[in-house]
Amino acid sequence: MELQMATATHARRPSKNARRAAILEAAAQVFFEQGYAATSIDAIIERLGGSKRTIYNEFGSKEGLFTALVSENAGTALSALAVDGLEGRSLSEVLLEFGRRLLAIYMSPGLIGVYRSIMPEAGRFPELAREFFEKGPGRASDRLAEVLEEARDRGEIELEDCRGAADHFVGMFRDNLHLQVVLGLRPPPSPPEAEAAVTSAVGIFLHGIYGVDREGRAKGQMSNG
Amino acid sequence: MELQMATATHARRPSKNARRAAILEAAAQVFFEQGYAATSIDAIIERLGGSKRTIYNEFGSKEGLFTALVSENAGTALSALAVDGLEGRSLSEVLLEFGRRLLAIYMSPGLIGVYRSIMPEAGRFPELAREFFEKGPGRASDRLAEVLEEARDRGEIELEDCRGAADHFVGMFRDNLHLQVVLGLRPPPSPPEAEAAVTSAVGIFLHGIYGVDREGRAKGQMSNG
DNA sequence: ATTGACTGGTAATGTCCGTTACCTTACCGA
DNA sequence: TCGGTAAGGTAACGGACATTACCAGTCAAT
Repeated sequence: MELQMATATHARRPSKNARRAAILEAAAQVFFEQGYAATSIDAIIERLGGSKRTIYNEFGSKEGLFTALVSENAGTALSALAVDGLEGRSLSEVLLEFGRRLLAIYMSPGLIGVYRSIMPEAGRFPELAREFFEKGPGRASDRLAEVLEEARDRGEIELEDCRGAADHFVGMFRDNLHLQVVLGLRPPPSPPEAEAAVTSAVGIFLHGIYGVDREGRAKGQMSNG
Repeated sequence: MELQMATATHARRPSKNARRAAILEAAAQVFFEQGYAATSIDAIIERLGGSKRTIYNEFGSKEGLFTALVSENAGTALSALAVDGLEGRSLSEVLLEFGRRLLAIYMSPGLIGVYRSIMPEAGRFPELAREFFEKGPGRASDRLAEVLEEARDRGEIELEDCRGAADHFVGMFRDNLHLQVVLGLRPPPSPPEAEAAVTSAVGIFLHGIYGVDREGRAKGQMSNG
């Protein structure tokens, strides 16, 4: 029972990794829609086909499945936040690009789902909550704080608490628009709506509402209702 | 069965309204801690004493109890956001005071609990989610948008999208600090921490990070970890 | 004090769900 | 082709839970 599969993947039935991915996708649909506690393994099987045995063989338990799901989704979201190749550009450009990616991540079904489903379970899975935070929103703040510190080192800004400012910036993307999407009260923003939200947030973050018109960025925004 | 209690409250056993309040308080502890789906009526009775019959007589069902609980908590949070008596002051003062109240509300156990417990149930109780949003975060944005529009009318600022800016402002108070508290990763901020967060957010909102030092507001902040 | 009604407690009911035991089937190497 | 192994499927088990019947205690008016 040890070296048959060591040579290659062998592609048993549906390849093992594909099976795992299929389980995770079906689990995401149900967990993110219903929440952890209200989700039954049967409901996942209903969407997936097959047998409960498959899930228990792969993940061991409902907890294990949920943990793997959240962990994976938080990890993939993180990957889009790398700001490589942006260091040479102006702070304004970097923030705009960072904001675009941040908003896209926050509005993605995966992170919306994690957001919805992890909140009431944070007490039950403290380590998972910490992992989600540190891989996701916390890492975003960290990366942005570095960007701000570099800008400060270049003399572009004079900001003492770069970490605090970074926190406020990422918070601007968890505004009421985001909350409405999380609560299912409205669909995710269209691309122009998203771009307007990013432009507005970056404008305020850089210049404040006293100076936001200097850049002319507030022009041409659409109403976000 | 119709006119005995019409003459006065009669103070039957523990007064009827006190009973209802006691149920809601015990329900809040359990629902907000465990989430709706994972909460059993038995768990509430364990903290409350008495019998399940009492709860079913008063609220009819688990759904009814949860609905009443969320509705009540969203409503009480709203009451602290009235900005009466602030209209005469400067925009900076108004925003600081508004921010203090907003942060206090967002960090209160009641709203933290509602926040945690309503998210995965938004699909199950769409009307409740809408009521929560409109009574809470939505109303906060509305009130602030009015304040900004008045400031614009006075010529203090030139801001086209007051509603969007207000959304960004309230978003700054749902930053990573707030998320960490919601996830149980850290305790609510101490009064000085809260004041520092408010001061920082208002400074950025008014002047941006380019101009935040003009007011000297970024000085003396504490590190927020 | 007594009656009558309502509140509170006990326990049952029917359902749902996580998990596992056991059987069947498909794949792998020879 | 054949045997062995592991995966997939079926169905059962044990527990939890929302809800309700039914019983007992208690208060108010007479």
